Amino acid sequence: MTDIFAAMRAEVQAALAALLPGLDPAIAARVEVSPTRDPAHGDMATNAAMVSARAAGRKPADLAAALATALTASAAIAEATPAGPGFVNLRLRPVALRAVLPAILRAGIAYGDGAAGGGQRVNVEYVSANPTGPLHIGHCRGAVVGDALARLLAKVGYDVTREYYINDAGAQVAALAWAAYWRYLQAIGTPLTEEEFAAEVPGGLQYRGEYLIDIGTALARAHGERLATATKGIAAPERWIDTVRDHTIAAMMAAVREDLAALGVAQDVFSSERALVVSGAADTLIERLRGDGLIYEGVLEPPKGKTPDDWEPRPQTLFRATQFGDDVDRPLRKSDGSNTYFANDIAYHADKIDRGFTLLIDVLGADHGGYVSRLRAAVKAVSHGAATMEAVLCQIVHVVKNGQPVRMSKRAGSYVTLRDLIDEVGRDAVRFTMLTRKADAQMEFDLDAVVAQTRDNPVFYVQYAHARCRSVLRAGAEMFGPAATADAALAAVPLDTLAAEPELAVIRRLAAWPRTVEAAALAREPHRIAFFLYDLAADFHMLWNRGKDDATLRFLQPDRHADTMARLALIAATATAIRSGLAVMGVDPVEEMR
RNA sequence: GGACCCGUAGCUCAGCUGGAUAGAGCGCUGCCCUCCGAAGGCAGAGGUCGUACGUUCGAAUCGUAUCGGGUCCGCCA
Repeated sequence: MTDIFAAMRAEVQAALAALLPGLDPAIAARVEVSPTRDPAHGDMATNAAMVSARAAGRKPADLAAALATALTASAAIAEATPAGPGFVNLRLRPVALRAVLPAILRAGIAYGDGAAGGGQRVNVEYVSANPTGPLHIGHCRGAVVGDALARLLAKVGYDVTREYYINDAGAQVAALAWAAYWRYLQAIGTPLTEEEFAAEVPGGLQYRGEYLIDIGTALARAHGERLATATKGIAAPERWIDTVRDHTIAAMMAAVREDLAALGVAQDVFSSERALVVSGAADTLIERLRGDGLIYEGVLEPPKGKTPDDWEPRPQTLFRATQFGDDVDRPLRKSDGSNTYFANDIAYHADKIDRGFTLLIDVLGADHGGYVSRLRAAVKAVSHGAATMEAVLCQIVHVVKNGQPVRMSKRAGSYVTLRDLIDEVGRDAVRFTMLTRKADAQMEFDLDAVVAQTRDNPVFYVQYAHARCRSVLRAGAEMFGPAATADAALAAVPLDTLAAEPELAVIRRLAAWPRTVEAAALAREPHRIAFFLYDLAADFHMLWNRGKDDATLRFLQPDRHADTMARLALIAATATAIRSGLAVMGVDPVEEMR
């Protein structure tokens, strides 16, 4: 048991059960053992007396007193005192508290792993950008949040699959094919001007970015002039559109994967919307829902207070989303007879359910917030309640440089691609910074601040703590030899000299890591990991700084071997916990600051 | 008109799913380096947690209402 909070909770529950034999298990389950806010209150506190007082018909304070007396008998507890409205504060025997250090050193980076996920199969879908252009900074947040969430869920025992849904079936992909075709015609030397070409494109020429030039060149190399007319003009679309579209999507997805790889993100599965349509899976699913009586032809009311100009009532194929908690029934067919995005997305989520996932987590942009309720309804309907769908919404990121906002326009220059961002500040800084805000809170990404070497930059502050740990361990290895300072050796070292308050503060923080991981995973909030690491780093730097005022608190004391080894164990455990946390964030720890 | 998200210190944000005197960084004020651990450190001021009711032993946290900001609202994805 490496989670001493869980261990103490079990002891409290046992003591409570002995005190109140008939206690409802549901109440016992509400017992918590949590860190105290104030060290003066001890190491931990439990609410056991307060949650069970009513059912027991006793006053919380009396029950707390009785519980405190009972807990005093525990081998791990030095002192148990009733406090406040019915808390029982626990001060652990230093031996019990320090025991987390060897536990960490033995567990290594696996420290904090848990079983709360119970092996449940969960699919985390994230990024899922249109393959119509390079990934930009908006996609970046979803990529980092999704990836970190997947790692976090895996750490607490979920069976996680990471997935990317390629939106390659809609009108935008047709527009992309036309745009690539334009670059192809240019590559073979068409006499057409861009305006002349654009005039012939249904819906106009939409994607004018330079990133399609290479694709046009590649098409020309592979197909010569066969995709154009004899005069290098626009051929009938059926002669080229499949070829151009497929080539372009493949090329864009290759670029997307490269960008993701540069960010350290690698999904396990890439699913194609187009494949669902082509295979007929989408239509089959719609018919299945129709068989369940969940589809009908009907007319929707226009949204109140905001009627579109071109609104006219029209019968549509509708899914009975309102039966599953949505506000309005949702259309599945466009007026041209093709499926709406939602229709295909139902089929896609049904496919995930068929593949055995019982928890579907979609990491979406906040502009998709209005889409969540219909999707959740669809998942409920398709799985007959066996699967649940959750959404993690990522709010917009504003990029700031030199105090000035960087505009997000697809037109020249000011478009911030994911690659630009990584090149500018580095992969680890991007990832860490993206996790320093709750996903559903807006974020300002200050390009200058994330590379600043100051305390208010958590990336630096946490890495600096790890580098300092490693530096001390290197010096320790010089002094005592590498064998003596290896984790396995330090795990066996006597620790009773670790008694100074700043040392205990670090130990208490380290002890809280498993419960922090579990809570973050259950709340689907990977940003909590970043905040934990910042707090741990702060505790560690404080300990380091004590050495400046009081030389006896410096880590390496050549003439006091036992003290030094104990401190090295503390430092090695700290470094391990930092690495454990950074691993969840997908950030590489550094050995030294440069 | 409706749905979802957000309102916490001057600023940027945490707050462990209902717990004790609401925290951190920046900024501000005052101290602390001849050198050996100052890319800093210590201390302090600063908040009726948007507002009002309610739920209960107890609310920043849950509910209702309301104000303010954001996102979205049939054939975009």
